[in-house]
Amino acid sequence: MVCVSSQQLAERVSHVTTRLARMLRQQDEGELTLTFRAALATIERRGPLTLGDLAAIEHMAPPTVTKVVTQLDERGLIQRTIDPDDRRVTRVSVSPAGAALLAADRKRRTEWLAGELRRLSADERERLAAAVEVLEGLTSTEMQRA
Amino acid sequence: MVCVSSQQLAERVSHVTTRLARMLRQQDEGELTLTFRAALATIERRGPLTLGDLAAIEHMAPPTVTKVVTQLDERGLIQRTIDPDDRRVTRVSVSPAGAALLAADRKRRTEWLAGELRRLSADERERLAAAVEVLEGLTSTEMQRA
DNA sequence: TATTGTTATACTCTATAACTATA
DNA sequence: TATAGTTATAGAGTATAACAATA
Repeated sequence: MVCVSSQQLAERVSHVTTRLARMLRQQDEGELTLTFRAALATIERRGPLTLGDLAAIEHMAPPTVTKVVTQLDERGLIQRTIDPDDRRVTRVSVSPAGAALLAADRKRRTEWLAGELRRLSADERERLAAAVEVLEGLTSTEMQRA
Repeated sequence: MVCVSSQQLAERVSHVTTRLARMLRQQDEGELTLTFRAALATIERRGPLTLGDLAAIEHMAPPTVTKVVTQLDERGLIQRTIDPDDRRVTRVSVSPAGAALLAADRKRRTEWLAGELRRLSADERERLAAAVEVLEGLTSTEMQRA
């Protein structure tokens, strides 16, 4: 195995991430954009979450979270509740409609990428899966595991 | 090793890519944004390129390429030449200033991610490097190799 | 008529600064 | 005064549609 410089690896990760994100947005045929889907998936998996929690997990600025959550709410995909003990705090969780959409969208959404992945060898897929775990760790926060 | 479904893997790749791209843009301290840096790096590595070539390699729509190239040119980072045999065609290559900026920017730019990667084990870095190659293949086009 | 690239336009994603409501 | 979230605003990134220039 080649000796991997963190510097060079970082550049390649950065470049391929930029390009892949662009391609994923282009291919996007689902009901939800990448950003909304990521937020909703996190709310489903980790909810109920305060908006601050969601901001920390997804590494979004608070106003971005406000916007995303407002739109998800308008579409009936989440439920919002105000904490009775601290009325500044809002918690969100996925609604039945949101869970249904997420499930339905799952197929359509990743159709292109899943198709590409199917053309890889099993070995390549495993390498990718191993690396995805590394990246997931990198994009995690302490808060997230709490 | 776990059996990896392409469907599930695609979802995880998609989510982590979205989030990582957001984080990279936030951390971005360099002179060039992610998009400009990716385009300039490709021009350096593969140039001279026609704008159509660049569009194909980076999976950008033609108007996006026009905008990026115009700005890179205004900053003196690339050279543009019109093909004398077919005056519709423009070719771009990196200028000395562009190459210099790319080299200088390289450090600053990926500082955050490189730092994170340094905290990984050598094994994790190698897994990541292996996967980056897979992803690079996925985001390549036939044209690119020609 | 087909191809290369550009212009006009608009939408998504995202942030920073200033604010409101609550504690 | 400090914190959770919102509003106002702006900029980056990107695409589609219509166009111009050249072949």
